[in-house]
Formats: sequence, C-alpha cells, structure tokens
Amino acid sequence: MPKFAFQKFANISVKYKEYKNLSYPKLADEVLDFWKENTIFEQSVHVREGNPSFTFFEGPPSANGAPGIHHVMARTIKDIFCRYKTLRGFQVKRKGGWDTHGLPIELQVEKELGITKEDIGTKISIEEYNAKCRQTVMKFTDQWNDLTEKMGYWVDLEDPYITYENNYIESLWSLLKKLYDKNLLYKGYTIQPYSPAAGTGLSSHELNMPGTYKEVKDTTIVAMFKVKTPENYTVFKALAQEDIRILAWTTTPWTLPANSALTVGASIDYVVVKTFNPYTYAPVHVVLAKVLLGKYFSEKGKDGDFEGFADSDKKVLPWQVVAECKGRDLEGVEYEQLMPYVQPKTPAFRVILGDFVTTEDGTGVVHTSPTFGADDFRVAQANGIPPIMVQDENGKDVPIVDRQGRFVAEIGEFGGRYVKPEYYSVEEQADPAFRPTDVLIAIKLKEEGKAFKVEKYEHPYPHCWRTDKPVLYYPLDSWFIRTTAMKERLVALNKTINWQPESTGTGRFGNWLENLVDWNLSRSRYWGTPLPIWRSESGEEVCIGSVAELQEACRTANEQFQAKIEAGEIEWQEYLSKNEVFLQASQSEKMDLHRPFVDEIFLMSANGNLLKRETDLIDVWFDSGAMPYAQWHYPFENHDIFNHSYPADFISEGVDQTRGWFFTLHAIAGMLFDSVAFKNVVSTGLVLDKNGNKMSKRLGNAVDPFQTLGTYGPDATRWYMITNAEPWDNLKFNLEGIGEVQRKFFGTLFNTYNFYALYANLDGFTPDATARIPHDQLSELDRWILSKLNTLIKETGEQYENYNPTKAGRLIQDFVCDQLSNWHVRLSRRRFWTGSSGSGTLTPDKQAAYETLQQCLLVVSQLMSPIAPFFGEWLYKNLTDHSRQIPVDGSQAYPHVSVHLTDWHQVEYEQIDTDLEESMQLAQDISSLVHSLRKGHKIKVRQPLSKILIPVLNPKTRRQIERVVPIVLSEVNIKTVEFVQDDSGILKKKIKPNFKALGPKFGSKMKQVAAAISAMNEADIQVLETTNEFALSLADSENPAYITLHEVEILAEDVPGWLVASEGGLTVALDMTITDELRQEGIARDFVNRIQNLRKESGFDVTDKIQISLQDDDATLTDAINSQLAYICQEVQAVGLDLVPDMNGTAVQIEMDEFLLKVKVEVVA
RNA sequence: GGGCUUGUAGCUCAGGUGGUUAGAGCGCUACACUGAUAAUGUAGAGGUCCGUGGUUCGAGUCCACGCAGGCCCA
Repeated sequence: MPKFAFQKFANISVKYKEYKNLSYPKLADEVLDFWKENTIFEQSVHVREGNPSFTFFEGPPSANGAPGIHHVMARTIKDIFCRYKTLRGFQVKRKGGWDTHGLPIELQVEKELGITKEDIGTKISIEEYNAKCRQTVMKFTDQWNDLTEKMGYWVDLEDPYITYENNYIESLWSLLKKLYDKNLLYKGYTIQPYSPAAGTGLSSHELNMPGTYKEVKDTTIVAMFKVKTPENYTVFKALAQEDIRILAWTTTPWTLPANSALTVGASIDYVVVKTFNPYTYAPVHVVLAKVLLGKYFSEKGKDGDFEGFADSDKKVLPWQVVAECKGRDLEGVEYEQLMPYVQPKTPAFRVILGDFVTTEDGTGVVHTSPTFGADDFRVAQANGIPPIMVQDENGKDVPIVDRQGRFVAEIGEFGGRYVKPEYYSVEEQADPAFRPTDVLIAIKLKEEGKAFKVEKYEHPYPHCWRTDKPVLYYPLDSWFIRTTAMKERLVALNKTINWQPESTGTGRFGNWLENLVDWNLSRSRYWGTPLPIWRSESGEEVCIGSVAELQEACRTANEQFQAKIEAGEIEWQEYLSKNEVFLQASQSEKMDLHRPFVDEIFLMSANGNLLKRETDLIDVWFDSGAMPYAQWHYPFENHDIFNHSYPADFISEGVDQTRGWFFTLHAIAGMLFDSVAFKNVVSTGLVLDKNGNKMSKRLGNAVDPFQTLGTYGPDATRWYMITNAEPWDNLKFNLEGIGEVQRKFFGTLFNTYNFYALYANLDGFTPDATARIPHDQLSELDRWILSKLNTLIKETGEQYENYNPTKAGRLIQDFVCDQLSNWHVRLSRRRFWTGSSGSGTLTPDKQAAYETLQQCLLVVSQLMSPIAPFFGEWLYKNLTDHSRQIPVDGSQAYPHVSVHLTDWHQVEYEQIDTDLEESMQLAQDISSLVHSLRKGHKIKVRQPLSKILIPVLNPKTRRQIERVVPIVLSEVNIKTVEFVQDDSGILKKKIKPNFKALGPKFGSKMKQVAAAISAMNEADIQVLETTNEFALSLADSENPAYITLHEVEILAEDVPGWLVASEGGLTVALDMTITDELRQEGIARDFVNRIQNLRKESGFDVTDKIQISLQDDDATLTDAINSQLAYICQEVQAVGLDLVPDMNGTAVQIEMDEFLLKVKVEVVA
C-alpha cells in the first residue's frame, strides 16, 4: 500500500463502522457488489487449490419456468454445505447445469404455437419444432441467474452443463452403448394405453386430459373357471367329485381369450358355494370372496331346496356355503383354459396372489391377462405366468388383438372382429343384426355353461382425446434397462450411502430398490436425447456409442449403398444422399444429434440389410442421472477431472426426486461403474404456504422469491427456512416468521456489534493478538462466554458435519441471543463505559471485555456464514476491515478480505470449562429466583438488599456458586450471599423418590415404595443420610424395603422464617430488610437513573461532563444524595452537584417515587 | 390401494436408550428495567402430547389398529 494511503487511514479516528439503522436487503446488495468486484467466489475455490476436494453435483433445474421460493430453500441447503466444506479447507467446485429436455418443454412450445402433437410433421416440421424447444428451454435463464445471485447461491454458471448439447448427448450414447454391450439394454414391451383408432400410444398426461374418461355401459361377464383335479388341493378335497368353478368378473370380455391366470388376495376370505348354473341349471360349486356373497345370492335361496330346484320356476337359486378359506390357500390351484384358442408356450392357468385385488366389486378374483393389463403383466411376470401370444409373419410374438383393435385369425369365430363396437363404422353399428364382440363372447360362454352372470355395467373408461374412441391397454414395444439384473448390487451400494434423513434411504428408496422393475427408457417424443440404436426389420441391430462411431458406420454404409447403386439399384441413392448430409454437418458446428437429423442416417447390417434408427427418445431422467459423466463429456475428455470428482461427496434435492434423479444417478453408477454416485444426500421436504397448503400459481398462494428477498434480504430468508424446520420436514412458509428471525436474531446480533463498535471507537480499541490479556487472567464471566463459544464451535461443526443445518443454526442463534447478548453483554455493559476512555490506556478488565466480545462476534460471523453468507460477511468485514488498512509485517491477524476465505476456527478445548458453564447456569437460576422474589414483594432491582441465603447440601454446588457470587450480586443488586450448610440445623428437607433408580429394583411395588418415601420425616431422612440405608415398611409386605441414598433425591426447599423460592432443586432465601443506609443507596440509584434519562433526553454526548443543580426541598432526598455524592457524580459523569434552595423555575421537574425532583443539568465545556 | 412421512400451547418448534410437575420462542395479559431502547427482565393465562386398544409398577416416548395432512407410486 502506498505511503500516503497509510497516513490517510492512520488519521481516521473512527475505525469500526457504526450504523443507525440497517437495511438487510441493502447490506446484501453491498456485499454482493464486493463479492463481484473481488471475485470472492472464484477465490474461495482457487485458494483451496491442492487441498482435498469435496465434490458436489448440481441437480439441473429446468429454466423453462420461473424459479419459486422452494428453489431458494433447496439451493440454500446445497450452498450451506459447500460453503462449510470450503471453510474446512476443501476445494469445492460447483458446476452448474441445466435440464433442457422433456415433456414439459414440448407442452409449453405446443401451447405457445397453438398446435398439438398431431401437427408435428404436418403443420410444423420436427426441425422447426425442436428449434422452438431449444429457444424456449432457456427462456427464464436470466431470472434464474438473478435469483442465484441475489440469494447468495454460489455455483459456477459461467460454464454450466446443458443437456441438449452434442457433447452431452454423445456422453449419454457412450453410456447406453456400455449398457448395451453388457446386455443390460433390451427391447421388450409394457402395457400402455393405446388407441387403435389413432394407431398410437398415449402418455399418462394425455390420459389425464379433461373429458378423456367417460361413463360407458359395458357388457360384463362373471366367468366360471373350472378347477382341474380338485382332489389335489386341501381346500377342495372333500368336494373331489364336484364341478368346482372359480368366479372372476371382467368389464372387458374381449380379454378372456387371453386369460392365463387368476389372481386372489392372500388375506381375503373366500367361500365355496354349492349351487346351480343360472343359465344351464347344472349343479355346480363356485368360489368367490366371502363378503361378496350377497352380490350374487339372495337371502331367500340360502340353504334352499336343492332337490326341488329342477321343478321350480328357477327364479331363486338355492345355495349353501360348503367350505371356506383364505386367498393364500388357493394359490397354485390349476384350472382349465376358458377359451382355448391359443396355447401358451409354458404352463399357465393357475391361481396366483396379487396385492391389487379388492373386494369392492366383482368376485374378489381377478381375471388376469398379461397382454392387456398393467397389473396383470406385473403379477404374471412375478409368478412366471406366460402371456397368450401368437406369431406374426416374421415369427415375432404378438398379442391376440392386432394394432387395429381386431382379434387375430387364430381366435376362431371371432378372428378379424374389432374388440370394441366403437371401432366399427357408424353404419355397421346401426345394422339391427350388429352385436358387439363382448356380447358374442357372453352368449358363447352362457351356452357353454361358463358364465355365471352377464350384465351391463356403467363405469368410467378412458378414451382417446383425438378420436374419441375407447383406449385399450395394450403391449407396446419399449426399450428397457435391465435394472433388475443388478438389483442386489444396487441394494448393497445403497447401504453405503449416508441419507439424511435416514428413513428416505432405508424406506422410500430402499423399498423402491427392493421392488425394482426394469427401467422403461423409451419415450415417443421429439425433443430429447435420441436412442442410438439402428435396427433392421428382421431384428438385426447396432448400438452407437459415439459420434465417431456413427460417422464410421455411416461411411461404411455409404460404400455399400454406392456398390448397390452401381449395380443398378438406384433406390439406395436416397439413403446415400441423406448420409452425406450428416457426414458433412458432422465436420462442422452444424451437427445436431437431435431428431430429425439422426433419423436421416441409415446404416447397413453385416448381412446387407438396411438399419433404421429406432425412433424412440430416452427418458429425460437418464439425461440428469448421467450428469456425473456427461457434464465433463466423459469418457471422451476430462478423465482427470472426472476421476477426481467422482463419486460426489454431497448432493441434495427434494424428496420427490427419490425415484427420479436419486435413482437414475444410483442406477447408472451402480450398473456401469459398480460405484455409488453420491456418498451423502440430503433430501428436502416441500415448501408449503403458511396454512400448510401446497403453493400454486393457480391458488395465488405462491410466494414470489424476488419480492421476499427484496423485502427481508437473503440472510433472514435463508436463516428462517433453515432454522424453522429440519430440511426434510415440510416447511410452512410464513413471511412473518422471516420478520421474527430478522428482529430476534439479526437484530440482536446487529445491536451487539453496534454496541461493541460504539465503545471500541471511543477507546480506539483494536485487538492485538500479541498483547491479549492471558486467558487465565480473565474474569469468570469472560472465561465462561469463551467456554460457551468453544463449545459452540465444536457442536456447530458436528451438526454441519452431520448435514443438519437446522441444529447448527439453532445453536448459533441460542448462543447469540441468550448467552452472548442477554447475559455476557448485559452484565458487561458497565465494563465498557467505566475505566479509561479517550486517554489511550485501557484497564485490563476493559481490554478483556473488548477482546472477549470481539472474539465472540468474529467466531459467530464465521459459524453463521454458511447459512447467512451476506450478514456473516458484513459482520466479519466490519470487525476486521480496518486492521487490513494498516500495513503490517506480513503477520496480519485477519489477512482474509472475506469470511468465506477463512479457515474454520479450531476448538480450543482448554478453554472449555464445563464446571464453569454449570456455575453460570446456577448464577442465572439464582438470579432468576431473586428477581422472582423481588417481583413478588414489589421491591425494585434498584433498591439494594443486604443478603440472600442459599442452602447447599453438597460441597460441589457450594463451590460452583462461589465462583460466580460477584456476578449474582451485581445482577440482582444484593450485598452478600450466605450459604446455609446441612449442619446449620435450620434447613427443612424434602425427600423425593428417584424412580429411575428404584424402578428396576422394586418393579410392581413401586407405588408403595414411592408413597413410603414421601411419608418419611426429618428424622427418617437423617437416618438415611448417616447410615446410607433406610428400611421402609410396606403395607402389604412383612419384609421391609431397603433403600439407599442414591435412590432418592434430598432437597432443601425451605428456610423457616425466610422468604423462599425454589426451582429444580435450587433454593434461595431473601432478606427483605431495608435499612436506612440501603434506602439511601436505593434513592441514589434512582436519582442516577433520572439524571441519565435527562442526559439522554437533552441529547448530550456519552462523553459529556455535566454540572447538576438540584432544588433542596426534601431532607430524605438530600441526605441520601449527600451520602452517595461521589457515587452519583461518577455514574453520571458530573463534575459537581449543587443543592440550591430555589431553582426559580429554571429546573425540570421529574417524578421519582415519592419525590418530585426539581433539577437542572448543564454540559461543562 | 401400496410405500414413506408428519401430528406436542393460539402459531412455529424442542422433547438420547420409557421415570411420575411435558418445555422454548413468538403472540396475549400484568408489572418492572432503561448509557443495546422498534431491545430486555419477571410473573400469569394457555396442553384430552391426533384417537382407541395393548405391553409395563410407570407411556408424549414402545407395540397394534385407526384418523387427518403431505410426498411418491399404482
């Protein structure tokens, strides 16, 4: 620093900034400017170069919507631990990222353009559509960047990863290729909503559109499935000769030819009922859920006339329950195929258990057809039940209903029929002879004696929003990642992850892994990462793992195309030309790995067949789950960086990401790298409105983060969110709560700093590390707060290490408000305004007061800085800035310009004195009791009293109190403390049973023992105390119960003849006598108080000296003042006090209890 | 319907391994204090610890079954 600057600063007398009032948002703005100008974030990473790294992965947000208040919450959590670890010396790089693909973006674009998916390829080309998506996706980037900055979230947004970039996609391809090579990527099918009329699958979002579900009347059938060899099953043994049929209800009779199992609920009660077939009248036994009996049988027919049924009008079916069992007893029962058109390849047709079975309607038995129901598919797969499939012309397995919604030829008389009447034309449906397929099936089953009940049933059924025709649940091709193959490993790896809260890891996530199904990767959309698989019609396929590979395959194909063209097959020219377009683009910036460009690349199989790209895109969750690799364009680049930053030490997102990002990160890492992707994870709860409702723009209860930050500033907002509820609990967000935090915590801390600054400036105090008052010479009060401070550093550190910012924040808050401000500073105020001032030399006690408070504030500024980065910075800079303005010999006490560049304070264990902390707790408790006594007898604190009496039964308590006696005395304005020992004989003791000690010993006799102990008198207690044993006689026992001292608690709760208060084993007695002398002191203190008020009202400076004139018209008052003159003058900094017979109206009149002061104060020049 | 989670004062939250009188802050009422003053102290009012059963000498705490809110999944 140039010399003139030094001189300039040296002449400045004010060193600490003092503030009249504080605007928290403005404070944050100023700190933000400071950070920007001095690149503090960059430095905080840079200064840790070479240190161990702490890796954080940013879960990419999508910038196609405005950020909300919950993002402030989520990002605060992330920020806290990154800042904390930086303080701990780790290098914490935080690469930002953006999630750019997916359905929400497509929908937004469609809304903006006023188009539907239908129009893509007709009204708008895929190319134009995707270009629009690309624009839209970063629409709110500015707002996001603004929020990031304003809330103080430090993340590198200069060089974020963006999921739509070619490099990113190329990394994804390489991961997919690896999966493919490990045989973990395969083509299969899932049951999805499918519209035969439109020829397309529907997303769940399309199914949720208004008007999709309509009430329809369907023909429903309770079909009868004949049990094979009933004698083989315990349940049916007694009925071995009977025709036993299991009843199952369906609202989609057309699926019955595809039935391959029946599903029952394990703990549902079933009955076997003897009765008749209602259509053929043949005797039969049927099986159904017990609670549904009433649905099919009337009370009239119960135990009815079976013999006479043939001759009756057959309106009432006689019935009788002949057996009963649980669903699990039926498991494995085999039955005859109901409609035997197509045979499965492996054994089917048996009863299995499923958790989705209910007894709300139907029969409690679910007809299960794996090709036409999602539950059916899942439960059948789990039980090894095959689907009913036929082979198409290519030998490929296909369902018995084709993609137009017609039965295949194999289904006998129904072959070629549409399964739903709505698929026929209006004219066809109008024909009087027209019968829906469901009805034909019902008639057939009735005739064959396989239907128990056929009726129309009205229920909601989904319809295609495009064609208005019913949807089928239908098996559709999909690409899957075979996560089930790696399940055990994924479960094992999860057990090494530290989940916060733990239950999310073991419960929600753990269960999810236990019940893992293969990850369906396919999405039939446009804006997303294309699946890099090219396939021929006969099923040959190639998976591409990089751009180079694709170029190579493309060139090879072109050579083959060329050869064919030269051989005269000019139809190949088109493919060759399109490939040329790609090859050219791939040499330049123009290359785009999205659709439609990748769709226009054509490859050749080894056998010379054309390979076209599978049109699927991949699940966007794969995009984000692959970010550990793709953000670095790994494995194509950055091996070093990747190796150093994998896996992540820490990630955090909302708990709703459990099956989203958390899972996809874990799955990819586990399957491809045999590693976890993250070691520690904090899953956060939701931010609700103050009434506990979900925030939504529609309801108008969403909180605008910018407005909140603008009003309260980021620190109070962050502090409130963190300390109010643990991150994983839902937060009821209430703006008033932020205000409270601001007043209570930040206000107190600000006041404490201002108080320090005020006096430190008056005294020109600057901490000097080389000339501190040695710790062992500090007062009890100072050593106490320093002990508390070190305990705080230790415990706060533990909570941060433990990923619990809530507890850390609450600890800091309690320290600042309760210990530092309301005890240490309050009791120390006097130390700051007495002693020397201005002369340049401080008394050791005053110096100690400054040093202690400065130390506390400085440490607090650091401990709080992860949660409140701006205020922490502000406080740190206010405390240290001026020390950096004075050039020193390179050993500056506070070399860092920012608290975020400092090293975490080491705990000074030798300063932790738990005995002293206990002592001070006693002092606080005693003071509280004395205040309470004073209050009860209306004796104000300004009135000194002579004595308190404290009964102490053990030497430890006495010693602990003795350490802090002066503090107690000054706090409560008492002259002396006297201890009353056990041997004084005046104590009245009380005895209480110690349940914890007695419980295990006496068990059921506890009540009697407790009663007997409470009944012990003084003499009994003395016996116990002297012999350490006492025999209690119990009411219902001959033998006495022996107790020892540690099994009871003995308290001195009364001092006969004194005013006594006690709480928690501590008792204080107060001498209320007010002698004349005490009275005079009290008056003097009152007088001082009034003068001080007057000084303040008159606007005098704290350092002004004054001259007092008082009208001499009351002897009591005058005597009191004369006797305490020196004290008064010192307190109010008076150079003199004149008693004047008559002030002649120049005086101010002030009330003081029974006196009326007529007084005048003047500043002495 | 399933999994997870929450339920304690008007509000926001604490309450290791069960121990008899369940706490704090805010808010409310009253009083006090006053060189931190939009602060502070003391006292008071305010609780079926979501409900019902159970285990136990003893349950806010452990178990079972419910109820209500939330998230995820069907």
